[in-house]
Amino acid sequence: MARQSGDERRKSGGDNEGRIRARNEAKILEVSVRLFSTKGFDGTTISEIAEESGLPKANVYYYFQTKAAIYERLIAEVFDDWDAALRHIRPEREPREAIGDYVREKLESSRRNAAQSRFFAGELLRGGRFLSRGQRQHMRDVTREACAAVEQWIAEGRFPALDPRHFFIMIWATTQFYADFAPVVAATLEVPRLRKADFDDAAEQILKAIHF
Amino acid sequence: MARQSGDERRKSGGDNEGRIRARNEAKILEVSVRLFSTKGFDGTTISEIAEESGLPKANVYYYFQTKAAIYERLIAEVFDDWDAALRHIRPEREPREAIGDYVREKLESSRRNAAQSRFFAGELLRGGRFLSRGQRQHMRDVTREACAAVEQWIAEGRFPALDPRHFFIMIWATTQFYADFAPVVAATLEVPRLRKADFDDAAEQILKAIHF
DNA sequence: GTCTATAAGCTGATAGAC
DNA sequence: GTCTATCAGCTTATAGAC
Repeated sequence: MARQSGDERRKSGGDNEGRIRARNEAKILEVSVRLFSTKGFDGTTISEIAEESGLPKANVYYYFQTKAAIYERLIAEVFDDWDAALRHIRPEREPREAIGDYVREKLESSRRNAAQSRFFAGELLRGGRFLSRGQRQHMRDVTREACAAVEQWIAEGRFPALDPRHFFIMIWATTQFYADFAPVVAATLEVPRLRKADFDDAAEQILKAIHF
Repeated sequence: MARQSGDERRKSGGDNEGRIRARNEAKILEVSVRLFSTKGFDGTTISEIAEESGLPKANVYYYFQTKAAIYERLIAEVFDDWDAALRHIRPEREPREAIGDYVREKLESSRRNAAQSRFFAGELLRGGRFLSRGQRQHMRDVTREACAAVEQWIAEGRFPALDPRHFFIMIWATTQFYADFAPVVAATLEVPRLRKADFDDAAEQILKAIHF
C-alpha cells in the first residue's frame, strides 16, 4: 500500500483518498442509521450526524449531496437483506427445516442489526415513500417465488393447506417484532433488556406455535 | 341547549364555547394523528395541522400549549385501547372462542383506525419516549393478567404448553402488521389496496395457522 | 480533502389588536 | 375566542479560504 508518489496522491482516485472516503462514508452511514431509526428523517439533523461521525458538517455534504441521499443509500443497503434470508425457502427442502432456518436467521439478523431493522420498519410504517418502483417490484417477485415453494409443499401433502401469503406475513410480523418493538417485548417478558437468549426462545416458541 | 343569555355566553364556560372548543379540539386531534402517523413528530408542523384543521396557527396554540401536548394527548387516547380488546381473555372462557374474538377485534380495530394504529406503532418503534411510567406499568399489569389466564388454561389441559408471553407477542405482531405495514401486505397479497375482506381472511388464516 | 462562515428559509411559539 | 404580525432560533445547504 501507499505505493503512489506524493504527486499522484494529490490527484483524485488515489489509494489514500479512496480509503479515507470509504472510512468516512461508512462512519456517516453507521451513525445515520442509528439516528434515523430513533428520531426519524426529519428529527435527525446533519449537524448531529456530523458531530457523531467526528466530521465537520461541510464534510458530510462533501460525501453525500443531501440528507435524503444518505437515507436512500441506507434504504438500498437494508433492502438487499430483505430477501437474502428467503433463500432457505426452496421446494426441494424439508419444510420444517427450511422454515426453521428462515425464522432463526430472520430473528438473528434483526437482533444483530436492530437499528437497521427499525430504520426499515419506520420507512414502511410511513408508506415506503423512499422505496423505488423497482424495489417494490423486486419484493413482489421474491415473495411470489417463496409462495410458489410453499404451494408445492402443500400440493405434495408436506404442508398444511394455509394461504402461503398470509403465512409469510405472519412470519415477517413475528420475527420483526422482537427487534423493532423491543421495549414492548422486554416489558412483556419482564426483563430489563432483551438478550440473545430471549431471541433464541422466541424462535423456538414461534416454531412450536405455528401449526405446520 | 342554548339556555344562556347573551351576556352569560360571552363569559367563560358557556355551552357554545364548550361546543366550539370540543369541535375544534377534536378536529385538531383527528388531523394530527393522520399527520403524525405518516410524517412523524418532527416532520409534522403546527402550520400544517392548522391549515388542515381550517384554523389559524395561533388558534391551535390556543387549544394546545405545545406540539408535544397534542402528541401526548393522542398517546393517552390510543393507549386506552391497547388493553380493551384483552378483556376477551378470561380464564373461564373457552380458549378457542376467547382467542378468536381477540384476534378478530384486534384486526378490525386496527383496520378502522389505521392512522391511530400506525401512530402508536411509530411511537413504540422509537422506544416509547412519550410513554409515561404509569402507562408502561399498566401495560405490564394487563399483560401479566392475560398471561395468567392462558397459564390456567394450560394447567387445565385446555391449551398447548406454550409460553403465554411469546404467544401474545405473536398475536400482537401479526394483527398489527396488516394495518401498520399495509404497503407490504398489499404487495404480498397482490392487491392495489387492502379491503375489509383481506382483514377477515387474515383473521381466519392466523387462527388456522396457530397451533392451539 | 478539510473546515469556517454564512446565506436563505422554515420552525415553534408569542404579543397584542380585535 | 379569533387572528395578524412577528420573533428568535435552528435547519439544510453552499461559498470559498486553506
